[in-house]
Amino acid sequence: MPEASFTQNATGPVEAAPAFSPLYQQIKALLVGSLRAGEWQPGQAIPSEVDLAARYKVSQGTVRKAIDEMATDNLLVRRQGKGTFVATHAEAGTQYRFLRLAPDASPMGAGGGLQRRLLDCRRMRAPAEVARLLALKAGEPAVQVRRLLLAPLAEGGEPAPVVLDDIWLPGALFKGLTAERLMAWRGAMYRLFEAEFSVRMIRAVEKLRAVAAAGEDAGLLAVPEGTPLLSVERLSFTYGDQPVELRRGLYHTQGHHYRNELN
Amino acid sequence: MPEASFTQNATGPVEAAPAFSPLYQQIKALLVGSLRAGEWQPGQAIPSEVDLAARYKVSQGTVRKAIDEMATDNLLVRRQGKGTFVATHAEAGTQYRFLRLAPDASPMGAGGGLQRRLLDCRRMRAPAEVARLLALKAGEPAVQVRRLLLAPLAEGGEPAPVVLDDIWLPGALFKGLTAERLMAWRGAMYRLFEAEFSVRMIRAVEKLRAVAAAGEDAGLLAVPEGTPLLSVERLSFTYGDQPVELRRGLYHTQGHHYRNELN
DNA sequence: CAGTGGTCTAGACCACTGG
DNA sequence: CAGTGGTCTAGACCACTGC
Repeated sequence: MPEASFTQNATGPVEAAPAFSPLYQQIKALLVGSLRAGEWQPGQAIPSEVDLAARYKVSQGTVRKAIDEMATDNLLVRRQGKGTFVATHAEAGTQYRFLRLAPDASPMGAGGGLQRRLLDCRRMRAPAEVARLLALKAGEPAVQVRRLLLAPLAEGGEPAPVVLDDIWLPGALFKGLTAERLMAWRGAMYRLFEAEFSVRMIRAVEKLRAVAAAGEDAGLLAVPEGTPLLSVERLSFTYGDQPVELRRGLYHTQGHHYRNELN
Repeated sequence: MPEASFTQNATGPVEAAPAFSPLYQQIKALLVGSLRAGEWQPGQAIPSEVDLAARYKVSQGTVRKAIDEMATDNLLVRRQGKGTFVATHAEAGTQYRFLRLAPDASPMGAGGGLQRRLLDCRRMRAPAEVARLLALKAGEPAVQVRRLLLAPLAEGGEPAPVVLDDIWLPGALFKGLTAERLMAWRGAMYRLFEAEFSVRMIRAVEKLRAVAAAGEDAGLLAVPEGTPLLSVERLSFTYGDQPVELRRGLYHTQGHHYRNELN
């Protein structure tokens, strides 16, 4: 029998839509709250199912169902015999979870083996469009990062530019982010964000278009003006559907492609 | 206590990798087999959980877990109070599940409101590359369909071409598929496939690239040669990971975009 | 009202990890 | 070995549908 302190659903005829929510959803909300509050850090283990069941005064099966959903949401990772861990962008499998670029002739590997080259990193007031998408007030500070991803060439030549990224971040969340900090970091950018700024990317939405290379962008990607490029506009969210990154990538898709799975 | 006829896992030290598979996975495999054999048709209800539990001599909870997985795989659809139904491409929500095209300024709606215009439908021997991807033997028959998708213009003008599709199907599976049949059909193409040819698309993999409009394609899409287009190469699978459709779409992404969600 | 899926519990046992 | 997540069962009750 569930104790009090949870929403009881037999609250009588008060509202037309009682908004019934099962126990395990309430537990899930509590767990997400703990993640959001930083109670358990990325990579660390959360308490065992038995412990959580005791803490919330519910059965283990109910905790289990809550954790199951959070695992399919990629918030948690279950490891049999070891425990349940807060998901992170640090592990091999999930390191480039949001980068769908793959070499054309490849054994299906994701785009891990690319070099990075930082072009720019500066703070400024967010332009209107950026501010709108990131839910910032007009004129609030933002950080802009520009960088290249390059594919190493087999035959000793120059690395070939493949991706030109233009990234916008809320200045308030990324206080100490500088070019030096970015240059020094070995590893995926999202790993830096969660390790140094406690900002964890949970999900994202992308809009893809084909565009023609123009001006400076063409030069940076070392292609003639007019070359067709894949434009990928990504808006990333953290806990609570809060937008925390706007990224516009230009992909040179000769030799690489954007891979998507439909279910 | 589970009866015999299921794989018992305490089979003794025979193999190094005993390939342990839980009961509910075995039930799931049986259910998928029934779907594959056409025992229950798309849109129809499958037996209730209680009935299935009795049939397979397992508990309802075990059946439930098998069905849960099939529901997240989009093979089945659960409806509380009514039953569990074989998924279909007929319903409003899942009708254009694989078409990620969306109008730029829109309330997030999928690309439903497009007109179709059939360009071509003919049978021929599958070209080498098509045969390879569809797992056909060299020279086996195939059906090629070409068509346009057009967005109706607000101001009474001509509908604007948005997508040029080039579709290849195994001839053996689509025996009676003709231009007349396609012209007469009102509704999504995948609905025709499952209704008339018992071929249900389960999942697909897409490769996206930016390309330049050339020759005939540019004319059909009513764009100048060299216009950047989004090339979408899709390989679709039915039960048992059998490839059954190869589709190459050219998307004109001015006014529309390809929308993707990353988790 | 009966029949369906959905939630919750309690307990037993299995598979895996690490000390 | 103890501790973790994973499976399976049996039963009670709830929410929703349609007759």
